[in-house]
Amino acid sequence: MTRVEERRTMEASRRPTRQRAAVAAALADTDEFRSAQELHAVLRESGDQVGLATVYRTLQSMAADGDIDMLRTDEGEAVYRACSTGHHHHLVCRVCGRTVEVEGPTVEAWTSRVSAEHGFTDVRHTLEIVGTCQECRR
Amino acid sequence: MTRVEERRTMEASRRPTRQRAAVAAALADTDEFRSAQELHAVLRESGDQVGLATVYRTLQSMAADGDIDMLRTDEGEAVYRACSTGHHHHLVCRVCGRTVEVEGPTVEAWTSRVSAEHGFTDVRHTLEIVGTCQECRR
DNA sequence: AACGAAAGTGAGAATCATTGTCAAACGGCT
DNA sequence: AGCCGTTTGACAATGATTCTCACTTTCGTT
Repeated sequence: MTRVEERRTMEASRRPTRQRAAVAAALADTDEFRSAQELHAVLRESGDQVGLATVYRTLQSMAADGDIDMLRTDEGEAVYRACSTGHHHHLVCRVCGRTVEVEGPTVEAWTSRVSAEHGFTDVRHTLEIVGTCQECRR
Repeated sequence: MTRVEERRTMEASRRPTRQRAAVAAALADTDEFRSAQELHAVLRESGDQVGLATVYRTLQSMAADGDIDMLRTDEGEAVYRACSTGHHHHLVCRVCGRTVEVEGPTVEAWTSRVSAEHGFTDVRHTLEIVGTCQECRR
């Protein structure tokens, strides 16, 4: 009999299902971060009937497997995105909410180096900068 | 009579109340990040009776005024900390959760520069790095 | 092709942090 | 002391996320 290799990543080999494919497809459809609720709505509209709980479970497992990126909005809602689209950071004004996108080769490099030093691989990061913009300072 | 300077930060001059003081004190009591729920519990134990809603409101306003730092845990819970204690970042293993604290003068410098370039002041940032540690990679 | 075990799914209930409501208490000022 | 806008607190209401559990589906095996 074929011995099944035990999984070492603790969370691997998911079964291919209609729902999982639908979620993956919906996610691949955009570069933006989407919440489970949004994706569920999108799927419903596009006709792919998928339960809300399933959307949550699927997104979680995909994120756990490193197949997609996940982060939290300011309101604490979890949002997901198909992996690594051009990466950048946000500079947000705490008063008016004005947002500026900034790129950070410096940061990218630093995180890579530090991660490597500690033996971490397959690294992903999130940097959020909040301040008061010129307009709101006066 | 002393003319009160009008507030310019849109959200300033809060009234000094027993509750506000209690929250501030509880927060000053530790260098760690605490959730509203935790602080509420701490206050209750220490005898300072403060309503849960009040704890939430107070923490929010203090964060809005830049008096304390606020960020979200992985679970999306908001946590607060008395401002700028030695600042550092976390390198987290996505599999086992192992965490390494790292300091980043590089990052600190970069964020300062970029912020200044865009006219932002009183800047605060959060950097989260997630990867797979050596142990969990095999 | 059929079978059994395990993984995946869905509808709805259950959690739980956070926010809204509104009358009562309080702080600053005259 | 008295006025008034601010703050508070008990409790209801939200809303995202998780749990339950019976029903399906997938897969490796006959």
